[in-house]
Order: sequence, then C-alpha cells, then structure tokens
Amino acid sequence: MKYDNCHTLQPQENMYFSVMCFKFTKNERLKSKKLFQSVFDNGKVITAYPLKISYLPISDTSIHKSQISVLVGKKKFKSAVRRNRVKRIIREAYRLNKHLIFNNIEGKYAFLILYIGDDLPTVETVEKAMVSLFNNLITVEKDEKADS
RNA sequence: CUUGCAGGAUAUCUUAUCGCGUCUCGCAAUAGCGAGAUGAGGAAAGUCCGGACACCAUAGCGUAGCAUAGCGGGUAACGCCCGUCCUACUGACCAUACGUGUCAGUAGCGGACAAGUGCAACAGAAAGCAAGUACAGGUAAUGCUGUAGUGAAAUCAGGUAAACUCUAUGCGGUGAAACGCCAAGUAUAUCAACAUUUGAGGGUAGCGCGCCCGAGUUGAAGGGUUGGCGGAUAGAAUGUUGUGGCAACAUAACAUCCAGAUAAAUGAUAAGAGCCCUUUUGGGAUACAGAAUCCGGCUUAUUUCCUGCAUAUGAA
Repeated sequence: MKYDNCHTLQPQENMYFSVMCFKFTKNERLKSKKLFQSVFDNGKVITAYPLKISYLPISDTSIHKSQISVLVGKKKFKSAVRRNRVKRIIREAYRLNKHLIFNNIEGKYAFLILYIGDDLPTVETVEKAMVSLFNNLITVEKDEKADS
C-alpha cells in the first residue's frame, strides 16, 4: 500500500505505524451498476446496529481503489434532507476510519453500507458502529486468509 | 392576550482543522498532486396551470373531449397579475344634502333558462298530465270565468346551468428517462408465418377521414450492451437610476456573472460573537426543508419581526 500523496502522521500510542489518508474522492464511490448489483446479491454481510455492511473483493484491474456506496432507505426517512444527513454522517465516519481496514488488510473491496436504524443517528453512534464493523471485518478476513 | 387573513422584511455570522463537487492555472503523467476561485431555497417541495426547447410528417378536416367565462389592460403565455363595474356583507363619515348617499375594506366558477331536456324542501287542490276549497258570476252540463287563500312564483309564466345543455374563446401528441452523437460488444447464425408496388407492416397514442413512410415485419428460442460526450446553464437574467403608466408592467442607460451534480457535491469537529432565559456561575434554542433541462405563476409547509383588518375568549 502506497499513500504517497497523503499526509503521514506521527504514530499513535498503541500503533506501530499508521499512514492516515482522510481523503474521500469521486473514485472511491461505487458507481458501476454491475458491481453494485453483484455486491448486493453476493456480498458477505456483517451487522453492527444501526449499520449493515455488505462487501466483495474487487478483481477488476481498472479500478484502483476500494469503492463504497451508502444506502439509506426512502421508507425509513421520507424527507430528502434527513436522508442526506444520514448519508453524510456515514460517509464521514467511513472517511475518518477507513485507515483501520487498509492498514490491516491487503486488497481492494467494494462496500455497501446500509442504515437499518429508524431514527436520525448522532455522529458518535455511527462512528462507534463503524469501528466495530471494521474490527469484525478484519478478523473475519484474516481468518479466511489463514485458512486458505 | 389568543387565533386567522393580507402585505413587507428575515431565514444567524466569523475563524481554525479535516473533507466534498465544478472551473482556472501550475506540476505531473492515467491510483494523480498543489494553489486559487466558486458552490441550495423562499418555498429548491406539490407537479396543479402556462411557456421555452426537443422529437413525432407538413401538425390538416370532422367529431368527441378538456379548460376558461362581467368589462378593459399586462404578459412569451396562462386557469396568473393589475384596474374597474356589478352583487352581497362589514365599518366609518355627514355639510342647509341620513341618501339603499360618499369613502374604505372583505367576498364572489359574475355568459345564456327569449332552443330543448331535467330538478325543486315547506306551504298549497295543483309547481304539469292529474286535480280543485270558499264566495260570486255564467252554462243544457262541467274549474267554464273572476276574487280570496298557499307560496319567491299559480295555468301561464317564473327559479335553477358549482343540472345536462347552448354560446364565445383556446387547446395536435409526448416530455430531458425528450432528443443528437461517439465508443465498445454480439450471431451477416436457426426455425415458423405474412409480404415486396395487386403494399406486409408502421407513424400521426380518443375515434374517423385524409396524409406520410415503406422492404422488410411479426413470433419462437437465444446472443450482446446498459459506458462516454452533448442537450446543460448568459437568461422572457439580476441590480441601480431615469422615463411612461392609477397599477400590473413596459422601456432606456450603466453595472454584474450568480451551482451545474448524475448510486447525484454543498459536510464534520472545535472555539468565539449574536439571540433567548438567569442576579451570576451557567443553561437553552435555531422552523419548514435539499438544486436535477430552464423560466413565469399558483398551492401547500414554516422561524422571527413590523403594519393593517377580522374574530372569539379572559382581565380591568
């Protein structure tokens, strides 16, 4: 993993060395309808209320980064303002915590993050859920790689 | 004091850090990076009207359907806006003039019942198809005639069109997922039916006529794609001043450039200022709501303040 263009921060207390990149550009969004559908149909699912993530490794070489898409049901939040708000909170949580994954696992993934709660979330709850989600994901993936 | 309606203003701001879309410049070359600029609303909403624009054939004729409805004006256009008349209601005013007067406000789907059809509570014998009370007159006889009585209206008319209908005017359809182009890819393959100027089939998405295209079309069973660019943001644009007009609005000059995404940017955190409450420490609140081709309206949601009008309740 190279992050030549990102800021290199000083190591935190209990991390050996971490490269933090907080950027979240257009190329990190899941746009291909095909990929979206395949993740939706075949992805592995991990839940940490109020979030649910479904993911697949990307094999396509023309995609250079892990891609993510956030889904918030129109039935849960009728108002477009609230839907936007939830999406933005989730994206922000992903942006600030994605280094947890990419400093621990090799490879590219396509993620779908669904919001399954009923109420407008706070930033803290979403961030907590995101962190636990990522920790679960890392352990699952490491186990699988060890098996193979 | 509360609520409603109408009109006007308003819809917190600053800094720092981490980020996002677009544009420009520079450096790099296809995992880009850096700097600068810029980035949601008064309703962006509902999608209810009217246009621009695009395609459908050139957008025709008849019929159906829909919309509008005093008069005049504004506008690209409208079902919108302005003015005005009428009708109804409310308030104020009063001179040698208390008049169905003048002024102000509010409301009104405000054409036609001189063609046809329908409808009508209560009262009444009767509001049409069947009848008739009292008194008077008249006849061979009879509601045959008059008056009274009921009612807004009584034997022949009236009311009602937010009843059908008629009249006048307007409306072709679809809707940016329109439409134009580029790239990539597959099957120029198989079977069946109909047809090639004696015309299969298709278009004009209410129907008919007319018109036009036309050499392939339809079905079965399969194969491939579902990317990119344009449309697309300088306009019936915004602001200021002047001129014309009662006004809606028009026009001239000057100035300005003000989102352009596409699984869809406009966010997060912290501090401070402002607002509200509190003696202070401090605490609290921040509505409705998110551009999606673009404009003009209407309607609905909603924060705070101001002005006017109306309404009911409470207190004095």
